[in-house]
Amino acid sequence: MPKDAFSATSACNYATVRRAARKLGQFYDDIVGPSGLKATQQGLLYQISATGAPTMGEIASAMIMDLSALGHTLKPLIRDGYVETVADSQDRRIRRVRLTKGGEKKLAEAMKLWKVAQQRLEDRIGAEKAERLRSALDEIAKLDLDEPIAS
Amino acid sequence: MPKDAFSATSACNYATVRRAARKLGQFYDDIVGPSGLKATQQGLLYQISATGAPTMGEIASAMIMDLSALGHTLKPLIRDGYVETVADSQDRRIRRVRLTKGGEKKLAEAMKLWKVAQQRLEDRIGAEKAERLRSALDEIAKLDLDEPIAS
DNA sequence: AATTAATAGTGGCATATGCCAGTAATTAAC
DNA sequence: GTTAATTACTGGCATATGCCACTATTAATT
Repeated sequence: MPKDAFSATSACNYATVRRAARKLGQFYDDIVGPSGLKATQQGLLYQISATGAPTMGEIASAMIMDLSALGHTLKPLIRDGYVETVADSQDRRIRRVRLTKGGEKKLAEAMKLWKVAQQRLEDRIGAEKAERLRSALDEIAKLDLDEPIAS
Repeated sequence: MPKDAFSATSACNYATVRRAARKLGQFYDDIVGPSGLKATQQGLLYQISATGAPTMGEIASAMIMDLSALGHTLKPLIRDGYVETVADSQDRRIRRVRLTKGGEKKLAEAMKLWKVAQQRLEDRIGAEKAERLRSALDEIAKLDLDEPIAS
C-alpha cells in the first residue's frame, strides 16, 4: 500500500469538487476570517452589492442556490445588521435585498482580505490556470441538466 | 441589462467552486437519491469501503475534512446501521470505521446510480475534460497552503 | 368577480462542515 | 514512574445548504 493511500483522488466529479471546496474554504476563511465574516458571507455580500438591490430569487438563481437556503444564510447577516430586505412596492411578494451602511463597510473590509487570499492562491497555481479552472466550473454551473427524460 | 444579468461568473475561485458544487450536488443527488443516500453519503461510504477499515483521522485527512465534521457526518450513517466504529486494540484512542453488511449492500445500490450520474455528466462535458477538471481540483487539494509566514 | 394557478418567500427538519473546548489514551520528559 | 505533552476523538454551537409544506400575493381562468 502506497504511503499516501489516503490521499483520495476520487473519480467522482462531485466528490472532487467538494474536496477542493473544503480546501479553499480553509484557505479563504483563514485570511478573510479576521474581518469577522466567513468567506461564504463575504461572497454573498459581494453578490448582493454587485447586483444592486437584487431579489432573493435573483440571488439564489445567480448562485445556483436553493431559495430557502439563501434565506437561511441571510439570517445571520441580517441579525448582524449587514443586510436588510425591503418589500417591493410593485409586487409585495418580492423582497429586495441590500447592504446596510455597515454591510458596505464590512464588505469593503473583507474584500481587502479576499484580494490577499485570491492573489496568494493564484501566485501558487497561476492566474491563467485559475482562470481556466473557473471557466470549466462555470461551464458546469451553466449546464442544463434537467432530467433528459431519455424515454 | 442582459437577460442573464444574474448568471454570476465570479472571479472568486472559492465562490466558483462552491457554485459548481451546488450544481453537481443537485445533479448527483437527483440520481443517487432514490437509493436513500445523499450523494455526499455515497461518497463517504465509498471512501470508507475503498480504504479498508480506515481510522477517522485517515478518512478526514483523505477528504480534507475536519475530524469533528466527519464525526458529525458519520452519525446518520451509524444511526441507520450502514457504518460502525470499533476501537483499535493497539491504541484505544483510535476508532476504525467500516461498513456493515447493510452498508455494503446500500453502497452497492448507490454506486449503480452514481455510475449513471457520472456517465451522464461526462457524456455532457466530455470524459477528458472532466478528467482535466478533477486533475486541476486535485492539484489545489494537495497544495500546501500553510501560512507562508511571509515575515 | 370568484376561483384557480402560479410566484416569491418563510419555517421546520435534516445533513454538511468547521471551530473550540473538553475527554480519553498514549507517549515524551524529567 | 509520575507529570507534562501529544494524539484521536466527542460534543456543543454556528453557519451552509436543501427539501417540503405552508403563507402571502399576484396573475390567469371561467
